[in-house]
Amino acid sequence: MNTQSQTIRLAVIDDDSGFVTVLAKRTEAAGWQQRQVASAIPPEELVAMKLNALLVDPTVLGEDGWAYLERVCGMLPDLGVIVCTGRSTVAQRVRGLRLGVDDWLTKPCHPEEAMARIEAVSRRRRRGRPEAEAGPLVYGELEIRADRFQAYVSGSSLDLTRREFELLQLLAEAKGQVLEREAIYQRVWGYAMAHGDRSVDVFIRKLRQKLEKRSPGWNYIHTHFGVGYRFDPEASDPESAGAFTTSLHPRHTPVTSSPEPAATVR
Amino acid sequence: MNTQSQTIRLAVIDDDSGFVTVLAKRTEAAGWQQRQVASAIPPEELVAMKLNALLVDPTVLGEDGWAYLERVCGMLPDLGVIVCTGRSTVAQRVRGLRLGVDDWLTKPCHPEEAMARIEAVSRRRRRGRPEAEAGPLVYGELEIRADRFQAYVSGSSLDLTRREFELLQLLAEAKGQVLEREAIYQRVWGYAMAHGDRSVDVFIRKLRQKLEKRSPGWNYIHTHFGVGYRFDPEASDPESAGAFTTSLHPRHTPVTSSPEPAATVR
DNA sequence: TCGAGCTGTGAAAATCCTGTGAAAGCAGGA
DNA sequence: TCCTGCTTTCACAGGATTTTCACAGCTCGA
Repeated sequence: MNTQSQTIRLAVIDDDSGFVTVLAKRTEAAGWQQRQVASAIPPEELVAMKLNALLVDPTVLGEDGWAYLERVCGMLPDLGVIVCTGRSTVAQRVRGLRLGVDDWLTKPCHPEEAMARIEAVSRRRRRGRPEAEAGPLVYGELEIRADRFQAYVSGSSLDLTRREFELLQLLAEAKGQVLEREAIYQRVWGYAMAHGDRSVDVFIRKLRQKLEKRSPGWNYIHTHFGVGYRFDPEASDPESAGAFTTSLHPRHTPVTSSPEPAATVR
Repeated sequence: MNTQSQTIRLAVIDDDSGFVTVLAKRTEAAGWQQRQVASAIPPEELVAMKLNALLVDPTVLGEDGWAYLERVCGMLPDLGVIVCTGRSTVAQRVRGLRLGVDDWLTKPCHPEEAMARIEAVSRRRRRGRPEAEAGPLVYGELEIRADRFQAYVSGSSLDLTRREFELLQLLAEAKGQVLEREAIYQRVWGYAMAHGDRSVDVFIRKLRQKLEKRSPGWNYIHTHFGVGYRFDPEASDPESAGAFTTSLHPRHTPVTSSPEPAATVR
């Protein structure tokens, strides 16, 4: 639902280093991914970047600026293209917009406004094509399909409910990171966790049960005592792994400070 | 690039009669349908107009301008909203754009540029809509004919009403994907679904009834509890019991036309 | 080793969601 | 104007899901 706050992948084609730097600072603060690219980068490379938006000053494009813009807009209909340049005539702006450019702003231009316009354009683009979701994510034997709100192991569904799925998806997207309960609750339930609420634990159990049932021999969700949970697929094969992935830790050297601070990983 | 030239339905909320008149002349020449509306028109009426774009000068909205814009943008996510007004601060523009406004231009403004920007904003929805669809779409025993706004099973019509047809078509085009109610409503009804609205469910039932009547032995629409619906034709015959379509549900009484309450697939 | 504090678990209770039938509201045609 | 077919709204029942609870098992620092 939240059309905003999504992280935006932006490429900038501009040689106005002052503007670019200021903008980069702000976009970074906002959690966007910004990349500065040279002038004549072929559209194919833009495709590979999986961008949401492209900010371009056509003066650095030289003679073939119009042709380049047209090619980019034609090849990447899902890309938001924003021109940001100095003085221009109405005719130029109209030509650009008719070519496929989504917005045209004039320098000097406040970086905050540039960002707001980039957001607006990306928002619109996204709405136009709600499908085209990313492909299924695969972790170990597990396959998470966002387009079906479901996870599968070798083709068979885990029968996750909506909450279970969202929790799993959240954990998996943060693969390797420990997520605190409060953070998990906040993002899956959408509001702050009440003190003493055990919902997260309960759903973790349900997930583990369903994962174990369909994918035994793998550990996906690890508990970090006093902290939260971490998703990381591990084959927990008794024979192949031998000693140290088994649940009962043989020893954890309580004498010296163990390298792992307070993380009894299960 | 001729995605344009499509006629655009535009509403204008502005009392600058000079600008409005000039714009009207040009849009008419371009074959658009333009309508001048009074200030405080409720969003519901905008819905009924089936607009592509709305051009508004917030100074005629008075105090509640921001709230009005927010409401309109929230209710009609597919509507292109362009603000066109006199002097404004960066902060105002940013606020508007973040609220959901798609473009913000400053008067005095050349009508040609205004039109180009309106086109740019409306461009989104008409991509990949080659009305002359390739041929009828066939799913299982079902045949969907976009050219007739109707679906058939072995030649006989399902007698779908317009809404029923649009719903079925939407689901079928997204075959395999789960669509959330809000998304369905948004795309079939054209505006945001009110909280608690059950229209989608009711129409799903009607579709299921008509599908069952003409094509018994097939399940087309699957419910995803807490999420929405998914279209996927499945022969629901006892023998064809595929491995992964029917999860672990024992498939109660496959005898005859057991009024099977629409298999709740998660 | 002990105990306070956390986490895992099973099940009951509370809540939410969907299917459904029917009535009410609407729009267009006779 | 009335009729007719379509759409929206309503209320209820039966399930499915989520939340809550009490207790058992673990972890970690003292």
